[in-house]
Amino acid sequence: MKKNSVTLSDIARELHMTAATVSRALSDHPEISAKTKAIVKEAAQRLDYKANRIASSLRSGKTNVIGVLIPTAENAFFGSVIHGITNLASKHGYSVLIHECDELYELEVKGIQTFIGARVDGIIASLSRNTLDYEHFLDVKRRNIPLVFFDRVPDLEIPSVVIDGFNGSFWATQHLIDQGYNRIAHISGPLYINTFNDRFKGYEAALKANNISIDENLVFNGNISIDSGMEGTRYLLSLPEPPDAIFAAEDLTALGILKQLKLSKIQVPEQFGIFGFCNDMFSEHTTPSLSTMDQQTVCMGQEAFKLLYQIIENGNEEKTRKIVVKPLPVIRESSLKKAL
Amino acid sequence: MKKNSVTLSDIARELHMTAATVSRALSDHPEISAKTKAIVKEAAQRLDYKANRIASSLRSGKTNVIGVLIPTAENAFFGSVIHGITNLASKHGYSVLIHECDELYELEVKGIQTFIGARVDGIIASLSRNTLDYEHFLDVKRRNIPLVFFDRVPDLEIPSVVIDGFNGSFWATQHLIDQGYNRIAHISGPLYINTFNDRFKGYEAALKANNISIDENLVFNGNISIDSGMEGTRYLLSLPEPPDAIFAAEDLTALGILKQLKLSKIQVPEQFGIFGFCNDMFSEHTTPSLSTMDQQTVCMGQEAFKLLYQIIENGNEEKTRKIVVKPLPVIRESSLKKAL
DNA sequence: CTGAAAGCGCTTACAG
DNA sequence: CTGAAAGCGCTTACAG
Repeated sequence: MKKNSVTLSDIARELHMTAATVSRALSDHPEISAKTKAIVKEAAQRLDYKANRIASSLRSGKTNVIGVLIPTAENAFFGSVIHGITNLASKHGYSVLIHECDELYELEVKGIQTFIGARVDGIIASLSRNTLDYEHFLDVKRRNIPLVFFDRVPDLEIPSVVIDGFNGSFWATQHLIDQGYNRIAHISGPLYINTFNDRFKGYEAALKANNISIDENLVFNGNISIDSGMEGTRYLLSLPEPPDAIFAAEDLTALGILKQLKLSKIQVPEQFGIFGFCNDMFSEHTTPSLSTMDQQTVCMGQEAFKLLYQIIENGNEEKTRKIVVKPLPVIRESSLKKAL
Repeated sequence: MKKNSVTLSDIARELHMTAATVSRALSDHPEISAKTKAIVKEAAQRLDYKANRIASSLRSGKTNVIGVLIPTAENAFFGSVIHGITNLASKHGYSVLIHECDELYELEVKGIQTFIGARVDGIIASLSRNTLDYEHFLDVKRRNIPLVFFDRVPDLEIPSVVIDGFNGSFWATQHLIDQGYNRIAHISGPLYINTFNDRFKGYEAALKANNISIDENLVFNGNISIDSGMEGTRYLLSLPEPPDAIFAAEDLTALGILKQLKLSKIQVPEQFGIFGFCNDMFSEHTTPSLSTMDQQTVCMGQEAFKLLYQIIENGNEEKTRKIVVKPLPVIRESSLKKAL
């Protein structure tokens, strides 16, 4: 195999000095003379030298790489979070190794092992849909690798960044009440996932705060899809006392609700209100457009990186820190029975 | 700094053998006895050993990491391509280092330098919007780092994976003609980007093939946005002889067209046809839904990885290979004047 | 079948 | 201000 990279020693040989000096000059070591630095830098440039970070990582014990574990990249949400992470990471001199789990527990474990093998300086992760065993993450902690969760977080003492689903859902439900809707239903996501559970709780709390008794029949357990929105709506409309508004756990569900209501010839928002959660790409463009809570995805990514960065730099002081990002109400047509 | 990883020598010491033997046993070297392998593997497991890939990369000259350079992650298209890439990469034992350029030339150059420093085994890249200088990519070639472009590719002799924009656009335009639309306009993207230029050419070719003379006034130069779709539509409607259908270079533009036509009280598809390109998330959910060409994004990612993999394994034989992925027509409501 | 030794390309404590 | 030397944790050609 032909050697195709210039090394420190190549430069040193060329300049009749040692690799140590070249290394110091290139990293602006204070004890190296300005003249030497200039000579070395000129030569490095001329020879097209690019430091081998593999070698420096091995020596220094620091890779300047973080691992980001996501359930799937085929989803604007995670793309947007990655955007938030990589941007900041890059500014702070970190590269991002990405691992997608396809929502599979097995691939999640594999990803963590890859990250450990790569000796990443830290990991940012969001749980796959069916992850119930956290042994792989405990392994990460045992190795003292800084770890931060975002969005879908386990019930462990590990720093994390989450959206305030409870208050966001409380707000959305209150908004539907304020708009004059009388019976407000909820189509949930899988309730064993913290994010969806929080939203369900926020919905319930808002009803309670308004002295509305909670009717279990008005809660349909969905699975984050247009279909479950449609199915849930059909179920809710079939009740003896059907609702006149639905707070959906996320926007695909909300879209399904809208589709079913159109099929059932029910006017939105005049006869029926819809409020979603996520602010997906399409929500703005449906007819009528969907009211929803924006998840501040880029912000979540940035906060996750900031938190990880602090832990990497300052050690373990932030062990149980939880950052809660406030969602932003985006009121569009689907919930506006009255004017604002 | 506390040492917190078990190494080969740790295992060797424990078992009274050498690191070389342990290394061979763990990698199933044929000359190692089954018994030794068993002992070593048991110890590795017990001590929770995870090979330091940084060290093995340095020694072997192979990192098993590929770099993926994308203009932005805040875009379902690139998320989906990443999905295609990472999935296959992971199956073949490669990790993915990702670098987002925010559509900025400077960050693109920085990303390439990072990849070179990280000694990635190969690079998959798509050009940022304003990249006109390719020196950083030529540098990659000079270092013999395998390189594959996808979607937005430069005019260089470098393997690439692209969508067949020409034939896709030809098909779409022909479809509008077949549906009985008489004057078909085009709102383009930036024409110096190959993908948008191809689509413009396909549109023209379809008109020619149908003996329709080309009217330059019917081509509006847009910039990939809802706004430019709306603006272009206003312009086209203001013509003495306005069109009755528009082929849009991509779906945001198509959405803008739809919005403007609604404002102008023009019925889609009865009075006016729209055909887009990309099959964005929202296109299915507008009213009426948008006909468009699906870009087969996951497929593109997979093909890009396959091509890169071949080059990594087999050397440079594929230097100028170009893979053309066929887009898939998705006919929805916005172009259906007649039935199908 | 296993060991001893060298080396990948850096960084850095120790000298001078 | 610069050099000589050791070592990060692996892999592998060479011996035996």
